[in-house]
Amino acid sequence: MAISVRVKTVLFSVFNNKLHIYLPGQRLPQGLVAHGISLNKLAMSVIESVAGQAINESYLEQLYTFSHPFEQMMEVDVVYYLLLPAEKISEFYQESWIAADSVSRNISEYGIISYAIQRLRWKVEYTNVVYSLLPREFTLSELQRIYESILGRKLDKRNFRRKILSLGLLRSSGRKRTGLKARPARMFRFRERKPSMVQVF
Amino acid sequence: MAISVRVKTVLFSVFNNKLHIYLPGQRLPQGLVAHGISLNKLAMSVIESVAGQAINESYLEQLYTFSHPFEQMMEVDVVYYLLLPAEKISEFYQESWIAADSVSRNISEYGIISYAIQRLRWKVEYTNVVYSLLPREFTLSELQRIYESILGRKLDKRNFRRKILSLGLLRSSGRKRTGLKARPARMFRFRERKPSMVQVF
DNA sequence: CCAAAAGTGTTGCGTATACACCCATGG
DNA sequence: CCATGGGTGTATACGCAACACTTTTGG
Repeated sequence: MAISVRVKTVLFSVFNNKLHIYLPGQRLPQGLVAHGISLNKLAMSVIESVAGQAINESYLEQLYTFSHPFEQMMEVDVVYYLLLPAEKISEFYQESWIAADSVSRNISEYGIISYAIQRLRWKVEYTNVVYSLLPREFTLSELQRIYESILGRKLDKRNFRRKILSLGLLRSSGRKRTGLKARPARMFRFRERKPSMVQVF
Repeated sequence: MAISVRVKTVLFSVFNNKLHIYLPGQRLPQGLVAHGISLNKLAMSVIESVAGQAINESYLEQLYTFSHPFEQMMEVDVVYYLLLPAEKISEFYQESWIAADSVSRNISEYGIISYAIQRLRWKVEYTNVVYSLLPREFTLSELQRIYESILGRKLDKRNFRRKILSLGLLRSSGRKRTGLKARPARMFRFRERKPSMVQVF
């Protein structure tokens, strides 16, 4: 009885004001399940091998398990998604990061990808996991742009700031972002870089 | 390379004003994955074989996939949960239905069960899937008791009714529930017995 | 001085919550 | 006539959405 179990990973990052997905050769990175290593660990190791570096504090979530029941070969795919801050992806082949809104509808994993995007949207609306798309310090506008990129809609600046600050997830770092041809922005950090439930929107 | 893939099912039902789980022999019903049958189909067939009847219109959801990475044998469990109306469970061994709040903390699948309960709570708060815990026709009080049993808290009768009716999910059947030593209650049906997103609470 | 982005309050509206009494029936 | 559960309205608090101008910096 031949059953092959794979782990597939959907890697998300936000840069250039767009949500991107890592799709080298139009495929999701994957790995074959073997003995002695859990699904979660395998997912992390698939990701670290394509990233070429250790990944910490990035939010990893199991998305869904799909099956392809053929006559002589049962295939099971356990799919994960992971959020990476843009700073970490310098090492990746840049051309393999595809904007989420321009992933070809023809690739076989398109269904998985759409579902992953949907789940990501939900997740950022009721948890703090966006922290794992951002560097340690960031401005409120940068944070707002991350939300806008994921949710696919504009947010009101004043309402956004009031809401985010009222949640008490952030603390001011004291520093300012200077060097731009504009008024310097105050910088913030997440108090905790651990997942927790929060109603953001 | 020996990998065994199982499907496990958490069966939920609400009766006697309590959420119950089907645990014959303190175990979740399960089945072994083989060729030619998808995970979802296998989950349904496990359920139908313990139920001894065909199950329609019951809400089935994939919960999570767990792995047990031993040295010489990799085990993968794909867990589902299903909602059954109390009327359907007459055929089951009644004593195997355990109240959710009195499942022993010592059984090996306790973690899975707690997680399933948590996911069920979430689900009923933002979808209409409770329909699959109820018979075709029911009174508003019966519906309210279902919610109270799952959420584990009392709800205000007037607010509950206003909210539920405002969602437009129900239509009055015209009939009344008589025979009780009390004022007859109007009976309702769900307009659609299909899952859809609705913010209930 | 001009362009660019940061920063800041108020108002209206709709939804959630809290709360208590009368009604219809069966026994 | 009494016990049981069905059925109903209002007032308040709160959160969300809409909306425009001033400030600080770099060039």
